[in-house]
Amino acid sequence: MPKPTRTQTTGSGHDGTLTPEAGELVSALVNADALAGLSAKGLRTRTRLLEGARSAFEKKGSYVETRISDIVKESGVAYGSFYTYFGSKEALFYELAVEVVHEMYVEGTSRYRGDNPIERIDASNRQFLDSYRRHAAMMTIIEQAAALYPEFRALRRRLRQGFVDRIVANFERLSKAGRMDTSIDPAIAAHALVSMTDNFGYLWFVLGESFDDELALSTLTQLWGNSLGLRST
Amino acid sequence: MPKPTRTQTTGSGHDGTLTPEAGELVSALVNADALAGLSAKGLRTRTRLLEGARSAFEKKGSYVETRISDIVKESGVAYGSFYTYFGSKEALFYELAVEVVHEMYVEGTSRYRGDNPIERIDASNRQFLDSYRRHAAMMTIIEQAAALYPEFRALRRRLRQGFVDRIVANFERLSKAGRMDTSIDPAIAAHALVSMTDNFGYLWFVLGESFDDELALSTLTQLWGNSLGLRST
Amino acid sequence: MPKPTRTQTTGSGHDGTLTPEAGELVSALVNADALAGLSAKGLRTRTRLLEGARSAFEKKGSYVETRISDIVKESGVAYGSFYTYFGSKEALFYELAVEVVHEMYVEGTSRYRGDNPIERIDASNRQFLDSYRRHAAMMTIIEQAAALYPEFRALRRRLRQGFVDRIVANFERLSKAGRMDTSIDPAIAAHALVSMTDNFGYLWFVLGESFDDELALSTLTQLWGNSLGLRST
Amino acid sequence: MPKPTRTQTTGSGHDGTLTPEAGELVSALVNADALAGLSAKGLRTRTRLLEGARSAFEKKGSYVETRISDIVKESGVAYGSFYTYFGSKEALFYELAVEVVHEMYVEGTSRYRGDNPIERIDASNRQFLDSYRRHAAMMTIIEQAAALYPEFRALRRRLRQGFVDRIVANFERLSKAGRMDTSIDPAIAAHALVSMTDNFGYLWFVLGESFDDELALSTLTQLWGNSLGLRST
DNA sequence: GATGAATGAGACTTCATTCAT
DNA sequence: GATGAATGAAGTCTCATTCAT
Repeated sequence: MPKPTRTQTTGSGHDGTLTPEAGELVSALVNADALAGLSAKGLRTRTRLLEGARSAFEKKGSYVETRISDIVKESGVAYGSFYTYFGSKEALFYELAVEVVHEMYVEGTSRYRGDNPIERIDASNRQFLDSYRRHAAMMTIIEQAAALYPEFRALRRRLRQGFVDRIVANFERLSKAGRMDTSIDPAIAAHALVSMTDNFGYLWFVLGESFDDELALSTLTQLWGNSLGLRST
Repeated sequence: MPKPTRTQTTGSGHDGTLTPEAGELVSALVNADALAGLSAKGLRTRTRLLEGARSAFEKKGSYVETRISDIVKESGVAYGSFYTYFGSKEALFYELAVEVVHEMYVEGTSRYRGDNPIERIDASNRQFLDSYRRHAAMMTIIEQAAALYPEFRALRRRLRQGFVDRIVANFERLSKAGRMDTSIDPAIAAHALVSMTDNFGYLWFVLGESFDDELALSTLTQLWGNSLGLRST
Repeated sequence: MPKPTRTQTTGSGHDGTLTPEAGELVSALVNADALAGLSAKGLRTRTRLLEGARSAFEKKGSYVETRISDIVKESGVAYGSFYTYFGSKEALFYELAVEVVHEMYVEGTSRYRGDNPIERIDASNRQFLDSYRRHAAMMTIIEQAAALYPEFRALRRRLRQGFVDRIVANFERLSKAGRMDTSIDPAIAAHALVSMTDNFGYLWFVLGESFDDELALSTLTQLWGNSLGLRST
Repeated sequence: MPKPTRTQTTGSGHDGTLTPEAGELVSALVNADALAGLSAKGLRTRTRLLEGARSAFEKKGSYVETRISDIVKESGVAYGSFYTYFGSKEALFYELAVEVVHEMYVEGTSRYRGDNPIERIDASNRQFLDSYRRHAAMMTIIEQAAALYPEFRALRRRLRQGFVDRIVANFERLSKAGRMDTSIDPAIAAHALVSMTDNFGYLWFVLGESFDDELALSTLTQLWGNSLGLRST
């Protein structure tokens, strides 16, 4: 019965262009209210709890098996202090998950600024999977929480949607320009290809299937490119 | 700390052809030992427990929140009888999960017998996603268990591997015959495309994203076909 | 937040005469349902818990300060067994309180069968206060619970009402017969005099004010008799 | 384990006459020491805490469920400041209870100055019950505290004793003058009749039994008068 | 083999009290 | 003297597992 007690405001102010302020959507999910009216000391303790929690979750490798006692031990604060800042493990984790996925979102957004769509995809995938690798421990936990609780499932969908929207916009632009297979539905293709990359990351870094780095990345780029019938020119 | 107490023998005796006896791989995972020496009455109770568990899991919609008490209530057997047949919730669920994934494996295996690879893929995807839809409730639970426990993660990987192996074999054959893009690594492509279809099913039927049936299916087929550069001839 | 989880059926089948089956009203409050479908073993454990609780409450002398751990220790059962039979401390205590007040009700009902109203009152008061003295420890706890929680307040009122109703009926009969001061309102007088006797018992046996037995009893009888202007003939 | 940390001196300096300085007894219970050496600012904070506590107790309607956090919130002072002025919730409440009962004591003392004992009783009862009605919320809490803790039980007895003593003195005077039934023990009668009035107030204003104002009051006066065999002349 | 009561470890949460600023 | 964050002891309740019948 997870009840993240802190409310979140749904962010929707994103422009759909190819170069959005990357964090826009996600940052809207971070709860500024929770931090308002907190003394410097309070803020420090709160931060220690978040950091301690992250470390505790990663050590245990399991959302359900990480106890609040593990978190406070790792944070070096008293048991009671946990409840000064968070109503429950879920509430804290929600914030942590938003933070991590926010980082991945930002890091997984291509910094490529050229006109070659294949290079853009290649850059994005590399960044995204590199980020996945670095956040593998937390992603394991996030997948757990998402599998377990509707609230986290919703969060995950909302964050995924941010990615997908940008990609759809891109596909539509390419389609209109005749630079990709116009018979392909941009929305479904975007969802499917995000599924592919996302789940490949899960397979690779969470389930532990081993791949040759370079081969895996270049193959993914090929698959994206081919599947869309991309034309550089 | 889940400890499936029944041992499993790793199944790998599969022939790599395109038309294996579908259940072969999976059936090797089913613990025949557990059933040996069971009276007819005992077997019946055991079966009732498995069926009751399935129904209990689906009702609760959550692996962790389904209690053993829910399972025995749903099964109509005594609390204590549970431990006569299963060492723990994990042990029972393991068996159930194998059973369900086995069904999906069988159902997701193309019955197409022609020579057109695109039609083969189309048929497989349709069958797989149709099966996913029907098993959505259990798949939700299986994803939970997989997210939570290494044992189930391993199971999931092993089952997935069965799919992938067949697909790799197929890709290699097509590649040798020059009927697909030879520059694509068959193993990675197989993994990636299975990730795509699998995760798309999760998105669609577990996360609840809505798609137009026909459009989704045909787009997936297109993406597979394009990405591999399939040539019908 | 007391939530007696066992439901009680309100008893109302009492005939208002002067010689009712004394326990009728109260016994209707005892929850027969809770005992239905209990094995002999279960019933024994349940009884041990009730007895252990009674003893624990009396030892601690305080409702709030008696912990569930005290109760199970005193009962000689495991902690978890408490929750097999009672949803909370409140639920158990509710039953216990009904039981005790039932005993007091039965014991406080005059067995006097003559026609002299003063002797009847005298007999009732003696029995009631004697019963109060013997149940002083539990009455202390019951007063606590009544002071603390609306549920117990309601219970106390309902039980008190049983007394009052019988007395009112008696007063009305005496009034019609011209054997008491007809200018006195029977209902208010009954309430007031029950208040007097009840609270005198509290003062005497709970607060610990000391009185000479015989003098106290005879004075109370005098006060009742005088106040109502009773005439023996 | 309530431990009112402030010491109290037992007040008993009352003269036994019929017109004592009403507050004398009670005022002796107020801890003057606690106020000594308090700055004007400190005194103000202390007062705010007492007022806030009163309001918090009345809002919650329960002694145990009113937290110190509720009190300081209601008072508008900092959490820590509570302990600058009071050693515990019990200590503060003790003072508050003394104050309230003092008010009721003063208000419940007849201002009647004539010679008619029935009119005197009538006036007293009216004033007392009127006062009870107005203080019902706090009386609920005081009864709770009294039921729970020996310290408050003792306080309650001491305050009650003040009433009773005056009434006993009065009864003795009337008895000597042959204006009431001389066979009645004045002390026990005083206790019993105070019990009646006190508990009737509890029944009426705390338990919520409803009575017609005028009928209730006049009946009580009748019961007092009759029971004592009062003669106006 | 079936039954369901008994067990108790362990998780969560509250809140009076302390203490550094 | 005021502030409010920090503390941790103590209590409640759950539920997987055991065991006597």
